Amino acid sequence: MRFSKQRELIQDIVQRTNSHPTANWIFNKAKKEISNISLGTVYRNLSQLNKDGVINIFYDDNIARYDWNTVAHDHLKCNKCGKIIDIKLHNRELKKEVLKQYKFEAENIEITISGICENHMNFKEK
Amino acid sequence: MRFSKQRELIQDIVQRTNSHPTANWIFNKAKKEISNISLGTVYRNLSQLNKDGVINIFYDDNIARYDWNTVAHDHLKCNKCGKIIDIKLHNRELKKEVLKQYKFEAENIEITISGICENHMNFKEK
DNA sequence: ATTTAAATAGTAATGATTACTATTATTAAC
DNA sequence: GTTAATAATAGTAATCATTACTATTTAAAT
Ligand SMILES: [Mn+2]
Ligand SMILES: [Mn+2]
Ligand SMILES: [Zn+2]
Ligand SMILES: [Zn+2]
Repeated sequence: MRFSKQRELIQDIVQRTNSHPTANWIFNKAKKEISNISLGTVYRNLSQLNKDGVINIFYDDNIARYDWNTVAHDHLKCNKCGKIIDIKLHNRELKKEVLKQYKFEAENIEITISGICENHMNFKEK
Repeated sequence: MRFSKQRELIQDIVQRTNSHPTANWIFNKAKKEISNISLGTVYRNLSQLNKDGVINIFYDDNIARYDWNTVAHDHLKCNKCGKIIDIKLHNRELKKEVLKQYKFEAENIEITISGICENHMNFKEK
């Protein structure tokens, strides 16, 4: 894989945010640096970076989101503001459990918890 | 909401399978009974049945799947044959944990574990 | 500097889902 | 049973995210 300034920029943009951005968000950011960058280029490089293990992809409802954090982790999704927060749950036991109970060889565990984040709590609850 | 034979059929189709079908799969099944049923009708009724709590929707990668099982549960997804299996994990503690650790009021927990189902294991592993 | 092919920009195509609209069918009132 | 009101439908068009295509550009090896 040879160098391209487009791919470098796209990787930078993903790695500089915690917002779990969509392809379109990344595209708009990228246009500020390379005004004629193509959306196809963004998608192609995001897939490529994912294949190379540089970034992660997951799906929020029916749209793809990109994550610089390649270490296994889980997500909290706020139903009010849409924010997606990284969390680490202790699910070391889960793989063993599903192997034992369901004879299923787990490779990837994806946990998304939706609800209401602390920004929307009133004083009483705080 | 008034009666329609289309909605009744759609609900029946979802409730008679464990396959977590897509809208298109349901549409094709429905056409065998009502040959001129419209795909829009299928989508509209699936949304409606979901709003009324009769069925559940979740997203497998970027496409919607419908589930007769409205009780909270989790899924195993086989990367070889695509089968999606219902499981029940004991995550009663999770809501408390995220409230305590992250001040996040959990409403819905979605766990999908991908890997290899028992159909693909060889004799040694069995 | 020349050559080779990977990567790109721009655009077209696809697939899932939603929106629109004239027509049909359910249901309640008479 | 007939009528009236309007929810639901079929058929079609539009939208949105993503992928495919292709002529041109560009990285980088010789
Ligand atoms: Mn994350
Ligand atoms: Mn299920
Ligand atoms: Zn929030
Ligand atoms: Zn399988």
